[in-house]
Amino acid sequence: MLLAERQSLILKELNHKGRVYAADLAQQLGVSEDTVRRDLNQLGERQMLRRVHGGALPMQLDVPDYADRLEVKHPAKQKRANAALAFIQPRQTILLNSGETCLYLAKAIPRDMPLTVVSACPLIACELVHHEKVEVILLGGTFFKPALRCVGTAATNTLRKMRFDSYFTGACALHPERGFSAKYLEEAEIMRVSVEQADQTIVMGGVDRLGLISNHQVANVRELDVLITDQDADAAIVQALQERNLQVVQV
Amino acid sequence: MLLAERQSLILKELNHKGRVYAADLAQQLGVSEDTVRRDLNQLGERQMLRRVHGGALPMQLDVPDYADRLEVKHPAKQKRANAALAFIQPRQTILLNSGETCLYLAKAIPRDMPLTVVSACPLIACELVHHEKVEVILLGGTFFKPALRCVGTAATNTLRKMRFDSYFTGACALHPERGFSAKYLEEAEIMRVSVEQADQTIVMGGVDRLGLISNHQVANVRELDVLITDQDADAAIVQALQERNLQVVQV
DNA sequence: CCTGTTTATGCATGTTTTTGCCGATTTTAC
DNA sequence: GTAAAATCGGCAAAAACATGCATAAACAGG
Repeated sequence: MLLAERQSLILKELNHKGRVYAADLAQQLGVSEDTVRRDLNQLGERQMLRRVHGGALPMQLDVPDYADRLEVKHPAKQKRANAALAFIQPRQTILLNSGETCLYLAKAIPRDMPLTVVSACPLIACELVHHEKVEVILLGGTFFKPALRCVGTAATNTLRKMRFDSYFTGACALHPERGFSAKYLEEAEIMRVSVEQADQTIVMGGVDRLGLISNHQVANVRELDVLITDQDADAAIVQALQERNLQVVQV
Repeated sequence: MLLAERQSLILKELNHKGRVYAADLAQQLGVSEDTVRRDLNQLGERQMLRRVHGGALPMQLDVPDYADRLEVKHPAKQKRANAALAFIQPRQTILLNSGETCLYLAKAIPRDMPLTVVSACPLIACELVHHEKVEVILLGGTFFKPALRCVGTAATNTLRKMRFDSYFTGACALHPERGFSAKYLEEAEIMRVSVEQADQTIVMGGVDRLGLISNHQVANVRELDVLITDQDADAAIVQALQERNLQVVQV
């Protein structure tokens, strides 16, 4: 094994695991610990990694774990996100809306699942940094802070040029007759296009969002495909939605 | 588990929960309480947290100045970022590269300064969420994880349609004769356009980046305007850069 | 092809760092 | 005031480390 090749492997391992131990590397690479240490020191000098006692850590600044602090707060959202995972197949191209539930979904994606994820939410991009197999495409534009996402013609125009296997979104408001609606005009605009460009739309929303109507219409129920909601959702509403051809999953 | 890694986790936990107990941490991290105490004491000495009997609290609790709250993992980068602030005037439109120093700069922007910030780095967008007066425009495209930024034609095309008062960037490598260069091709591409579209380019880089040459040329020294570096930068290199019309600020 | 030089590697040496434990001391809570 | 918890200091074992040295391979240049 060549020196450069070995150092390359070390960096790869580091990138993959987020940390490497000198002793482990020595065994894995079939060289002495001294050699590994020399490699690590060299890579450290070249700013390719952060050398620490016992091994090395990545150079790159650690991405703050925005979703972690929410974890305990909303187990229900977590549950719905996990259920949504079932609608993702390897190698698909999916579109993720912004919002807490979508953030949970991004976080829940298995680290070894090859996937293309498109989103207008920078938080989701940050969350997917450590998913090696996930290619992330970020929709740019004006950063609309109330929804933590990009909006505007730049984003919608890019969207119109793409097709998605699935569009995942949280539910601002979902009403059997008045359909799916959102709070902000800017957001509704881009969500409308999102629904159009995706083969199927999967809405994740708690019982508190069902039967609601918000400011701006996004789509009617027949344009949606799946709703993931709680066990204790109002049976009448669920039935009304099912009659409009919406598959309802209760977790 | 590496020491640095463990301390990092402690800080993260502290950040999320707002307080940590030595006993809990010991159990959580699978080390003895003595080790945790040593970690806490070290982090305390490094001003990363406030050590108290039984555990630790975040630094900012009795530091009213909100700006002091950032983790100062790299005081030198922080210093350079603060110096760069002097080159920003209210109501300007500035372009921020990705990288840790730029992240510090974004954080250091006064909360009441009206500004338009453009960046291809989602982290920077996230950091600016709470800057009410700052309008953020995110450049979309393929998310290039090694540099934590978006790259590709989408981003460069958007860039070409804009003008900026200033472009701020960290220094991968700056050499008097060979100019400013970057590690990745994708990154160099977009940085080149960035320099072109901005009235002035301000480079922030430690002494360890001066005199280096990296893989992909971005600009020659005469295309740059300001370098912010350390006091102990190599005098010969500094002079060579100044002779090429680069204003050098040493902090 | 031969020879001197550089480079990469492993080993032996002694040193430093990290860590857990123990007993003594301080702080906290009741 | 007392008991429990937390802390401090020192100590020792294990791990990680730096250093010098020897060997072998790769290289350069006649």
